[in-house]
Amino acid sequence: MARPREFDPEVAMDKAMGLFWDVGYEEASLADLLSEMGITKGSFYKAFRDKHSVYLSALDHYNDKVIGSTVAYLADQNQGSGKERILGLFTVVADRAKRNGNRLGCFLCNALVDKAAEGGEAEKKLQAMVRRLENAFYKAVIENPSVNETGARETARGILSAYFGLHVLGRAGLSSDMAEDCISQLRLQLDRSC
Amino acid sequence: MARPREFDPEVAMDKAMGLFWDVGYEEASLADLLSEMGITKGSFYKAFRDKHSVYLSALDHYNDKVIGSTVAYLADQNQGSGKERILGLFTVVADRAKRNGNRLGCFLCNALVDKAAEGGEAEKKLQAMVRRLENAFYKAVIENPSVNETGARETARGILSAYFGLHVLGRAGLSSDMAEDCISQLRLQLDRSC
DNA sequence: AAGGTTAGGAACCAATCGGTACAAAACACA
DNA sequence: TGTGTTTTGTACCGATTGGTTCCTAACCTT
Repeated sequence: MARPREFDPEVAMDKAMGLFWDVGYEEASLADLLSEMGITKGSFYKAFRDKHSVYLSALDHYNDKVIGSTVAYLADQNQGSGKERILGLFTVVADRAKRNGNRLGCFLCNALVDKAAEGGEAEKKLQAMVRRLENAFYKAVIENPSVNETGARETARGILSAYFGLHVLGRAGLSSDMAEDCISQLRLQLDRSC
Repeated sequence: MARPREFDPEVAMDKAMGLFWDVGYEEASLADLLSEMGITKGSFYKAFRDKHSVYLSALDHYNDKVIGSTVAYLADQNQGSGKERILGLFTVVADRAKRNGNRLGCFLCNALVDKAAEGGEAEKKLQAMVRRLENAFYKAVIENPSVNETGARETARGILSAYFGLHVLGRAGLSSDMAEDCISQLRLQLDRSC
């Protein structure tokens, strides 16, 4: 029995995530957020606590949507062997980076580098996401019965660092040159260890 | 025939670089810069044009000092084979990250992710630094007569992405767990391809 | 010692920052 | 059709942003 809100908080959060992803925490001013989310200040502070809490929610949002579907893809046995899925993921990342000069990179990777996280709740969220990715790689690697646990852990972490590295290069605008070679190297590495 | 300046521009620039490295461009306020550099506003604007030009100079400073010594190390044949030098560099990076929770990461990597660069002069500087690193890895790889040019280029780029990835993990505070495994994986990769 | 020249420091600037207060508007329910 | 409740938009807030002005302090040269 009151006025209904005129915007969908879910899509607003999606827009907020997009902006934080693109420009980081500090560089996303409140005015930018508002125009991106398509709402005004009043609605913003009615619906959310403050800028920082929206940032935290955006991290959760990213974890749900993007990391979630990434992990699901890595776990999907219909997509070929564990090795093939890992390489497939990297190919998708590389293609996305090459397409019309996409410079977004990976929100997780960008946020790890962004200083806005350090020490607080955001840092815990980020580390949890990294662990989640690590475990997804681990499970894909250990599907191969010829690798043991510690070898798979090592491999998963090697893949993780290559994954972030590829995203940094994408962010730098160098993916079109380098991505293919990075993937070729990853393939060699996986042929060796899984 | 005038009053001499009371600070050393070189060390002031070093301090400025340290702050930009630590917190990025936007998050380094002018007040922070001044207190870090140990000078006041008047001296700052007498000696430098503005904040952004100091950022550009800090990138050059990093290129001269840090990238320079890194490249020199990779080229120093007194430090063992090319492969050994590459692994040595990674070990140094990992040790530095583990030492008392160092979360600086790599200024180049941080700045690539930072949006402050895009489109302008900073971006060109950053890409040039990436190329410089890539070539340093390339030269270290191709020392081994059993690898050909395209293979060495591939390998160098794979190493580059692993290098940035390791720095991202260091920045995330996860180096102590993961760095060793990343290096083990890199060793496997280098055993295979150089 | 005097004059010329530059560095240093504080006062000040408009613009923007994130955030609050409050009145008008839009709905649900009676 | 009121009435109560929530959203929305705007005006406003103090604090901080990067940057300028300008006076004084300090030094070199003669």
